[in-house]
Amino acid sequence: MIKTGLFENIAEVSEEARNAFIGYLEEIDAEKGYKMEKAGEVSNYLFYIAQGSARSFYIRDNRDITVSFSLEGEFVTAMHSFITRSPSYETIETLEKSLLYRISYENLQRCFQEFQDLERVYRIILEKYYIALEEQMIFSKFKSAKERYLELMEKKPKIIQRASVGHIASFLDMTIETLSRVRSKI
Amino acid sequence: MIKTGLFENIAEVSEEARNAFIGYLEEIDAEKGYKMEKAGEVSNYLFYIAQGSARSFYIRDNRDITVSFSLEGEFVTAMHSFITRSPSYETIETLEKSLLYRISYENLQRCFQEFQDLERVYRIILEKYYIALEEQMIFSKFKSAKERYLELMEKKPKIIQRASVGHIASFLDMTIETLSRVRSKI
DNA sequence: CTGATATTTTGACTTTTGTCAAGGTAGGGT
DNA sequence: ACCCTACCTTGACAAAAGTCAAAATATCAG
Repeated sequence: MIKTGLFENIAEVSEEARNAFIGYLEEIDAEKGYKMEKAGEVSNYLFYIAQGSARSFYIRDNRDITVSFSLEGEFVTAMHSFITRSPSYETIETLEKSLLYRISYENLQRCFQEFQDLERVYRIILEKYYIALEEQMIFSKFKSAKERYLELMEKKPKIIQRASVGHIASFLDMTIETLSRVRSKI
Repeated sequence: MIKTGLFENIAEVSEEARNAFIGYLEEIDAEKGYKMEKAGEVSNYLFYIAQGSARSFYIRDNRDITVSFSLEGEFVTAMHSFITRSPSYETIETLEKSLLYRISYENLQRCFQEFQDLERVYRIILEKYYIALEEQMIFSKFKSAKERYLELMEKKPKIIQRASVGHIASFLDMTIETLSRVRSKI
C-alpha cells in the first residue's frame, strides 16, 4: 500500500487518528474508464487519487459536460451528493489506469466523531477546494476562449496531456471546434 | 441584539459553545456602501448578515466584476484571503443599510480549539457554500445570456430586486447592454 | 498490417454577444 | 423646479463563438 502523500502539507494529525483513518481505506486498482461514482446514485465514498487521474461530468441535452479534472494527490467525490445524501447528477471516471483509495461516508463520519483532528483536516481540505473553485470561476469571467485555454495550460498543464479535446472543451465552456482552432493558432 | 437564525438549520451546538461564539460577535450597523472587506488587505472577519445584503467584487482591466451576492441569513467573507491570510483581491460592500455581525479570524480559531461542535458547524457551512458554488458553475455552462438570467431570476430573485444592472450583468458574465436587451425581451 | 471506428481538424456560414456612440430616465442636492 | 450626475436603454456595426458538414488523422482489434 502506497499511502504516502495522503497527509502531506496538512496540519498535525495524531498517530492514532491517522491509523484509524487508514484502517478504513479501501484500495482500488482501477482501469481506464472505471466509474468511481455514477449519476443517479448517492455518492458513498470520498476518493483519494494516489496515481492516475479522473474526470467528473454530467449529461445535459445529449451533451457530455466536464465539471472537473482531478490529478494524483487530490481528493475527489461527487460533493453535492456526498454531502446532501441525494442522488448525484455527475459521474466520475478515471482517465487512465489509476490507484485509488476510498473511505465510505459512514466511516468518515465515524472518524469525525472520534477524532477532532480529522475533522479539522477535512475542513482544511474543504477550504482549499473552495478557494480553488472560487479562483477558477473568478478568473474565467470575461475571458475569451483563447484566454481560458492559455490559463488552463499555465495552471494545470497535466490535464491537457491526459484528457481528450472533447473533455477539455466542455470543461472550458466552448465547443470542440473552437478549442481546435484556438490550439492551432498558438 | 437580533441573532435569531444564526444557528438555524445547523447541527446541534452546545449552549456553552453557542455562548462563547456569540460573546465574540461584534455588531455593525452598516450604511449602504459600507466596505466589509477591502481589496489589498487581509480579510480579518467572518460576517453574518442579519439584515440587508452585500456584494463581493474585484476590478480587472478597469472593470468592476461582481463575484457573488449575499443575502440576509448568510455568512460571507473574502474566503481566499481569510483562509490563506494573504491580501484579498476582492472588496465586499453592503448593497443597502444592513445589520451585520462579525467574528475575527483569531477568535474563530479560538472557538475551534475550544469547541469541537463549532468546528463542525463551520465545516457544514463550508460544505454548503462549496456545493452552492459548484452548482452555480455547473449550471451556467453552455447556457446563453438569456438562460443565465432566467436562472438567476428563478433561483435568487432577491438579487435582481436589490442589485444594479451593472452588478448583475458582470455576475452573469455578460455586458450591461446584453442584459438590458435580454430583460426587454421577456 | 489493415480496415473499422472514433476523434480531431478545417471550411463555410449563422447566431450570439460585445463595442462604441447616442439618447433617455431617475434621483439627489441646491 | 432645475441641473447634474448615475444609470439604463437602444441602435448600428464588429468580433467571437457556435453549427453543420466534410475531410484528415489517430486508435485499436483482429
